[in-house]
Amino acid sequence: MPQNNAANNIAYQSGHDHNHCISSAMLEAQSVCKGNGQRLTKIRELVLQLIWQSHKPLGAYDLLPAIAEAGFNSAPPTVYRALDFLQEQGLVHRLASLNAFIGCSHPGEHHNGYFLICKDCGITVELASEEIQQSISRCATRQGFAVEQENVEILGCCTNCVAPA
Amino acid sequence: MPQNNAANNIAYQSGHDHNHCISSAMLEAQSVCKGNGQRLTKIRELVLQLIWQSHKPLGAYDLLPAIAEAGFNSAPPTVYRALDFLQEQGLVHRLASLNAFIGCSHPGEHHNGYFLICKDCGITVELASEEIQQSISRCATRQGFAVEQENVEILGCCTNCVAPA
DNA sequence: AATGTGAAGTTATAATATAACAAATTAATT
DNA sequence: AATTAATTTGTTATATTATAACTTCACATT
Repeated sequence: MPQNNAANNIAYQSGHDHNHCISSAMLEAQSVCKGNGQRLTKIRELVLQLIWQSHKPLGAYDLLPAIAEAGFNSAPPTVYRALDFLQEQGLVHRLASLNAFIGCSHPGEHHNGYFLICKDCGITVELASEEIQQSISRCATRQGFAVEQENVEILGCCTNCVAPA
Repeated sequence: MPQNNAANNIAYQSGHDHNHCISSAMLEAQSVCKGNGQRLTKIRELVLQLIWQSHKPLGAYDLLPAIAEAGFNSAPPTVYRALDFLQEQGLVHRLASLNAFIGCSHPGEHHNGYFLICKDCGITVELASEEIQQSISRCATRQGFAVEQENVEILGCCTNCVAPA
């Protein structure tokens, strides 16, 4: 019986082992922070865990109740600070079209995240497509434009919601 | 002396004739609305004109003072209603990463807008790249994902700001 | 003119995000 | 260990963006 992991088993596939996603994300976070000489404090760790509850993007304010329950201050700056930190470390992405946040599926790697957001179930998958990257790069270069940050959020219907089992 | 027009002379080129942009955008708007059986009222027309002041995305609240000066009610719903209408008609795009709005460069055509946003001067160019469209489409299809709406906002540095004259 | 529909006016408030400063914790230095 | 410096968190207040809900108005058709 093959072991599931994030690389070979994306969010909306049936055998998806989400516990593995969470634990590997938390481990990676430790290592990324250590590598960057940054501290993954309790609050930051908690916020990352909350974000990784699912593959559905969550709003900052959605996290506040759980932060309060864990005994921390739950005013907005608490969560925004943690989210800002996690974004700087490349552990979390913000989806501008949703005002929401999602765990990064391949932190550490230098990459652009392209997102497929299912409008029905909310599950969002991050791609790291060379093909998209290159087509954007070519179009930009043609205009003399130097790309610094790519924001690609594709809304639609995931395979499960297109053709429910 | 060749005549400038929106098609052959994009926003950050030196000979850019912006008056032409504005007048052609307003004419197109009339025709699009007529075609859709919709009314381009005074406020809607004004908001579209304000949006077309420049090729820099503007926030909804940036428009309110001018709306007030023109003698209209300038509470937020006024501008949001007009912007919603203009988006529905395909005359204006919202840039989620900026919470801002920009005139559509090729209304009428059925297209996806991909945006190059200069972080220095703010000038934003809309592309309708087949190449980007196809690479997104291929990646999505590979995941069984049915694309409905594409949100591609590329932040960087335009040709003028990369190498100022 | 009466009626119905869509648009605009108006008030209030929701949702998202940040500023600014104080207190506490951690790390580095003595 | 005590002192200092730096970072993190707590706290209050407020900015920014956007929408809900209801009223009034304009105008299009009957």
